Amino acid sequence: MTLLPPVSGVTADSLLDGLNPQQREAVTYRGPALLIVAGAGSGKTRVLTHRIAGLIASREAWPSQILAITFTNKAAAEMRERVGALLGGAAEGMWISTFHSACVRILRREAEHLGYTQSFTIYDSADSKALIRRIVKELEADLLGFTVPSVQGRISKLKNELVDPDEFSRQASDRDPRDAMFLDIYRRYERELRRANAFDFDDLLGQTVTLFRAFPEVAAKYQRRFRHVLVDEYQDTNHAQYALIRELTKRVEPKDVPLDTRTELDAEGGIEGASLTVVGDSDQSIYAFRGADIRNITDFERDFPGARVVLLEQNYRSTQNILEAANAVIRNNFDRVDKKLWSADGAGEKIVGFTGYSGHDEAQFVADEIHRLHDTGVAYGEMAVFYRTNAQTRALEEIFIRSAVPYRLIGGTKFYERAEIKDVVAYLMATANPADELATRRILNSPKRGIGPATETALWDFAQKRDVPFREAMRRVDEIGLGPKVTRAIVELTRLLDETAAALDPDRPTGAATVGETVHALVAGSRYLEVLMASGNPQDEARAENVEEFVNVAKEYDKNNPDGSLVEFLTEVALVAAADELDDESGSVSLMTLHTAKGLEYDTVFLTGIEEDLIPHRMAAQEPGGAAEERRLFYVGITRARRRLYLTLAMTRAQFGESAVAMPSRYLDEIPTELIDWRVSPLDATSRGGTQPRALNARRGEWEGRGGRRPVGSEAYSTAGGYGRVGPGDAEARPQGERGYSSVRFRDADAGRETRNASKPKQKWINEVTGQVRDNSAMELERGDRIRHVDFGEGTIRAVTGTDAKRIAEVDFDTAGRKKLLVKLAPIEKL
DNA sequence: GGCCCTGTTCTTTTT
DNA sequence: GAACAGGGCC
Repeated sequence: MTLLPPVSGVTADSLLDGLNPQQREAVTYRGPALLIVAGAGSGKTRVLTHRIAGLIASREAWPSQILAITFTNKAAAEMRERVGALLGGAAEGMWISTFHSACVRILRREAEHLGYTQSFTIYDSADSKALIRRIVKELEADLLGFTVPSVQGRISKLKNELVDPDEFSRQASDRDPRDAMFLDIYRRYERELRRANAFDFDDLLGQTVTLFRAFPEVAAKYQRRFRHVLVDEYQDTNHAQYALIRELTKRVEPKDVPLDTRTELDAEGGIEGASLTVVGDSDQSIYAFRGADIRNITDFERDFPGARVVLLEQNYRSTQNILEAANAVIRNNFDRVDKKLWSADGAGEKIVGFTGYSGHDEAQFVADEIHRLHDTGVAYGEMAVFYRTNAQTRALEEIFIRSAVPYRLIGGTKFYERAEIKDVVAYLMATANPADELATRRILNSPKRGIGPATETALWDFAQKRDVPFREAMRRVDEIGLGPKVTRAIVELTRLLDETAAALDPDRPTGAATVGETVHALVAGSRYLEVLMASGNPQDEARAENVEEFVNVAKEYDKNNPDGSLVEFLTEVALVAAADELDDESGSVSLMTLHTAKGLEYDTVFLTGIEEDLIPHRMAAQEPGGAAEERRLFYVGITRARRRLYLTLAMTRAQFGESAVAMPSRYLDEIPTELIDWRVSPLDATSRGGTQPRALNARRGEWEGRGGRRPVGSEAYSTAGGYGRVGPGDAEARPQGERGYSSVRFRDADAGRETRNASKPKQKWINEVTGQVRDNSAMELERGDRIRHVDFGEGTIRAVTGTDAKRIAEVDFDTAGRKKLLVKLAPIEKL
């Protein structure tokens, strides 16, 4: 244990400056268990960091006795930094990490107890899916109706509940052939993981619990070390995580106390359990679908008798209008402890509502507002766009690119999920962990070496017959009697992997190869990059770029972690979360799902796609408790906004390439009318008795009272066939938006007349914005030029900025208002 | 063994 | 409208 560095100037008192009474209580309370019920924006990170800093500043704890668990790596990094800032750099030795990272750290040290080596690999969900696919195929389980995702989901659920195959067989009916089959799959899956010296995501938690339960003396090591355990986002913990916390905070029995311990002993010679602090908000529990159990937080006081509960209700983030909307929505969830967020900051601006004709129309509105706000001084990085499903990004991205909105997608199809990256990672896994058969099989034929399924099966059969690992079968390929070409290919691959692995030996004369060198050796040695670059296919070129990017990531890792190892690098790669990609200084608008948004905050938030079947999502609405969870998700979205909140939706939404009618979300009804300033309300867009929720119907009078809202294009629109339920009545109620949003779409592009091709097939509408791929790079434009845009009609160039592919034209359209366009891609022509 | 075509299914959210 | 699996063909 290191000596505490001087804690200059920090006193327990100074850490309380600027905190409200509840926050102070949460920082200073000392006892075995503390639950901090922290409403959105109530300063819980501040409380947690001050609590940790206080423990250290007052010398109640060494940094190494602190274990703080957060939801994402980014949150962990932020907390570490903030504690460090409070203490002047004394955060060394603390464990601040995610559940998964903490478990990996423990498992690496203790792997032998579980029959693993410390270089085990971690299977992400794609990896375990691949493994399950193989098993389902081998057992022909699909004949019994098993699908890969269903099996994967079920196994994950069982693991989260700490139910292993043996336990499952006790619960299962022995008559049901489906249960028997599933048990077979589960058993085989577990066996394969073990053989591969690999853990899946759920194992990281579950196996750590198993380890602690099976080896109390091992558990005691950690129980003694961590005197203060703090858990953030406690409402989203699952059973395995709960069990882990319980294990970590258990009293150490006298028999497990080592003789040389310096920890204080209790009366019987044991060591009392660590003190536990959990922070959470049951209104923000949004991960039940992956096993999070809200009872962990609601039953906390029962689980930990004598626990103190502190409520943080004052919100320091949002305006009162935003909070009122949030409160009004969440109030509809029954069986919750009533909690009301309040702010001392004043009402603020109204929430802005907008209904577009289509998802593209909605996206255009968002893009225009982003530009408008940016012009008034709001930084792009202070704005975020949220959506329920990743599929919604398509329309947003298309419009954002065309409108020259600088944006960043958070999550979605992640870099590390790309096939080419997974391939390179598989090379690394096979190098670091030769037992990893799945990784080895993955790279067997990529790049193509003429090793097909037949050869793979031959290798596998050989391995089975001789009872040797797959990799050994590869080394002995000449004994199998395959064709000379195939044999040579396998010999070469095996040599590459073995030689690269040998270079990792630290006792090598030149020292162990770095991660960057290892990646380079594999990518070059396998000719993976070379083959991609030579293919001439533009998609392959993009893949090659990704691989090069990955090589750079590895080099960067070397620079930042001089003592890092390949195994540690792989761990980091496996455990990156969507939110970790966030870069505060990127200067772009962030796009992400509502789930990813948890724990973040922005000056301006756009909540898009606020429609039935999207939020609440069609799939979720069926599940027990699903509707309530969806409402919490919506609540989380609202409470991310500091000053400005937009709620947007569309009348029609593209799904499966088809356009479908969308209805306003029921949650919109739950927000008091006076809080929302509808630029275009759903009522304007869709009224025709009976199809929309009643409350929106009831608001109708308000709109009818206003003048100047005659619809444009109603005639043409009304004759349009094939639009599902969007019929004449809908069009009649459709106004011309005050600023011309959406209505432009109903006009003829050149004249603004109401003749827009009503009789054309609906494809025409959908493709209008998305369809054209063009390149206007050569178009010369300057101030004063007149142009015509497919959607916005004619306009005058106001300014042109940027160069080449990033040239942006600011245009005053005659009817559609001012817009920014990316010249290269905009559907425009010069007049 | 590899390529290309077709049909199918899919979309809820993620460590 | 894409990604993927399966089948047919070279």
